[in-house]
Order: sequence, then structure tokens, then C-alpha cells
Amino acid sequence: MHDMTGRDGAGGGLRERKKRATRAALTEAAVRLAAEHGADHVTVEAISAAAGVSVRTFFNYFDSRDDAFVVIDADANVRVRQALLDAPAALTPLEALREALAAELSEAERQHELWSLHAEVLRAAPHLLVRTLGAHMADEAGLAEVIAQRIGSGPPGSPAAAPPGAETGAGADADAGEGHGATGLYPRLLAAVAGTAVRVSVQHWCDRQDELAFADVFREVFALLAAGLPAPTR
Amino acid sequence: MHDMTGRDGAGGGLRERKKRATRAALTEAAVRLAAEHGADHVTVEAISAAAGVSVRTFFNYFDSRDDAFVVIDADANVRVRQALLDAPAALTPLEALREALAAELSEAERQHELWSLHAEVLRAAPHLLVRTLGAHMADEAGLAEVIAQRIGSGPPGSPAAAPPGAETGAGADADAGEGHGATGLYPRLLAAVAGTAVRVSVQHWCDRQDELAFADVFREVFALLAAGLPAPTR
DNA sequence: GTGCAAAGATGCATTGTCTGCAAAATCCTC
DNA sequence: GAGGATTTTGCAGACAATGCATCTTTGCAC
Repeated sequence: MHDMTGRDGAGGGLRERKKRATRAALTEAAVRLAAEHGADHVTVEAISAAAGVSVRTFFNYFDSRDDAFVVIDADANVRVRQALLDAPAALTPLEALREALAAELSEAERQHELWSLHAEVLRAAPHLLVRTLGAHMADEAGLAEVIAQRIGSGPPGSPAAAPPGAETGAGADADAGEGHGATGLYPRLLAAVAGTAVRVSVQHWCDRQDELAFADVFREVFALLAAGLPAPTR
Repeated sequence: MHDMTGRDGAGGGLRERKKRATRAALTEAAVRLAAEHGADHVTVEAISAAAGVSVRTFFNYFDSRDDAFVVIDADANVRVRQALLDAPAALTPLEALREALAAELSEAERQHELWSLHAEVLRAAPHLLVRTLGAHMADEAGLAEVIAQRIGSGPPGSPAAAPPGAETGAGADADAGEGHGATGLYPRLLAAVAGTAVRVSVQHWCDRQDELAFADVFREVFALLAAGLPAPTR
């Protein structure tokens, strides 16, 4: 049993694993301390001590103190990209994205406690919430690339590739490959909108957590997007 | 001629005007210095000196040094909200939003030089770009409220309110007023997506500034959204 | 396993960021 | 223009962040 590069992205040698562990320890310590004492009131010294490293080492992993509170799982976007590449070719880009994100989100349920604490911290510190939101957008560029790749290598008229009901086009002269808005408008927009969809779903669900199932909110958001954000009927 | 609260939000007494002026002076000084010397390498002391106030005063206006680089025009979102309230009732929510944002964006052309410098600064400092993106999202809550208000007070079956071709519904059981996803899913999503649309438009236009007119990119983005982000034809 | 090179961790010194607090200056109301 | 409210400012002090030199650990070859 060689262990190999199993799940959880535990690839590489001892060095990489240790780095991963240290980073995880630091973020976890940061979030737990912040949840208990409030995000400010938590010094870098305290975080470092809790994670068992020196203060100087903390700054080898994060550019600033706040960065320790911002991103919980640095590899999540990598997994989403992979999931998107592995998605069945029959799905539309929007559908494929929806599925990839849904898979990752249900994966996040495993670390439910830490995510809850994180949410709590961000609720109490709007300042950090803003930074978190911004950080998530930084991943978009990579996601857009994968989308472009998926579209580019997609079968022009393959058998199962044409989902029923999608007349292709629908009014906008959308161009993906080499049209006039060519390199990247559509992939970029799709990546950005998908990120937005996740964020809005989470926000809305957090507000009324008792009443709604997350999956339902998530599906409704994507349904609204696919329908072109029609004016609601009352 | 009492002057009143004229354009540019120049309302209130001497105090408010001075505060506005000081804040503007600080952000402008910050951006200009950053464009010249690089964002880091610009100390709070330098910014304060350039704006003619003390260091301590700087921190009365901004919570952190970086905040001075993040938001150039703090009133922009207020103007957008007003424009949305003033928009003709015949427009769909998405259309009304498009028009309101387009108006504000062309307004920003007046300060073109400062915006260019700002863009330059952000390009050189990804760190600040992330914060800027996050900050813009903080405005969404207010925008969503106005959208909800607009929808809520909209005429159920007014004469010109029904745009041809929009069958209302299109598959998703979208509810705005009091359905199951009631208070706020749709307005929130719309506000968020609109912000995303602006951002993507700007990004894409910046990349290929020579070839494309911004207005065209902007229109295409909204067309794609209204069409439900259809899979592009090649 | 011994040795070597690369990468990481640590301590220290230094500079800059940011927060109370109290005094002085400025603006608004009457 | 007197009184009250708000803003600006300086100062002291705690904390954040970076560069540099050093020491430890890991990866790799023999």
C-alpha cells in the first residue's frame, strides 16, 4: 500500500504535506480563536502559538494577519476545475458548472463545524467578509480558462451533445471560439456569474436557514439564471 | 438661489462639504502617489502630507492604509440606486438595472484620468484589486433593497409593463413578493449579477481596449444574461 | 548512511500601521 | 457671539510586517 496521491489532495513528499499541515493548522487556529474572542483581539502571536510555529513563520504563509481568516480551503477551486473537466459533455456549460459546484459544496459539509465557525467570524467582522468575497473572485480567472477549454474542445455536432429544448442562440449573438468578442467574454462571464450564484445562495440560505434546504436555493438560483432572470410574476 | 443639494451630491453645510473634500483629497493623493511609486512604498504619512492633513486624521477617514486605494467614488452606488428608482416602469428589472449602470459608467468617464490611474495601481497590486472587488460587493445589499422595492410597487398588469416576447416564467417558479424563496432571493441575485456584469465588462474591455467599445461589451454581457447564458455556437 | 544542495523555520532589529486619549480648533444653533 | 457638538491633531503605546543572517529539515545522489 503505497498510499499514493489519495483523496484530499495529499500528494507529494514530506515537505509538501508538512506545508499543507502547517497552513491548515494556522487557518484553523485563527478561525477558532477568532470565533471565541472576536477577530480583532486575536494577535498573530496567539495564532502562531496555537499552531505551534513562530510568528515569523506565520508571515511565511500569509501576507497579512487577516489573510489567515479569509480562505479556509485553498484547494477547493482546484477540485472544482477538475470536476468541470470531468463533467459529461452532454451538459451545457451552465449545467456542468452547477454540478461541479454542487459537488464541492456538499463536500464542504464534511468540515461543517469549521465552516460554521468561519461564517460566525465573518458575520461579526464585515471587514473580513469583504476580503473573503474578493478573494473568491480571484479564482475566477482559472475557472474561466477551464470553461473556455471545455467549450473549445466540445463536439460541434456530437450525438448526445445537443440537449433537447436548447435551440442554441436564443437571441444574443454569443460567440465563444473566435467571434468578435472572442477570447474570453463568455467563459469569463460564466465563471463570474457562477461564483456569484454560489455566494448569493449561501447568503440567502444563511438568512433563513431554518426554513430552506440549501440544495433547493441553489437549484432555484441556477434556474433563474438559465431563464435569463425574468421579471418575477406576483 | 439657495444652491440647495445640487448635482454631485454637494449638499449640506460647510462641515459636510469639507469632509467630502478631505476624503476626496486623501483618495486622490493616495492613488496618484501609488501610480507613481507603487502602492506599497507609499506611506500613510506621505498621503496625509499630500492631502494637507495629519496622519491621525487619515485614520479618521479610513480604517486601514489600503482602504484609501480601494474606493474612488464612495457615492456612486447612491446615484445608481436613485437612477433605478427613477427608471421608467415599463422596463424589466434587468433592463432598468442595465440603464442605471450604463448612466453611471458614462458619468465616470468625466474623471477618466483618475480612474485610469486607479486601474494602473490595481493592476500592479493584485492584493488591492481583490479588496476593491470585495468592497464593490458590499454595496449589493442596498441595491437589492431598491430592486425589491421597485418590484414590489410595480403594477401587476399595467398597460406598457409587459414587454413583448417575455412570457413571464420561462420554467423557473420564480417568486418575488411572498413566494417560498420570498424575501429577497430574486432581488439579491439580480443585484449581485448586475455587479458581476459590470466587473466582467470592465475587465474584458481593459484587456482589449484597442479593439472594442465599452458600450458594446456592456450590451453584449447583458444580452447574454437575458438569454440565460446559452451555450455558445461555434 | 554520508554528504550536499535546496527549502523551510526561526530570531532579531527595524520600520510602518493603527488605536485610545485628551487638548485645541472649527463649525452650527440660537 | 455664547454654548454645544464635531473634527482635527499630537502623543504614547501595542501590534503588524519585512529584511537579513542563521540554523534545521528534507530531498537526492552516491
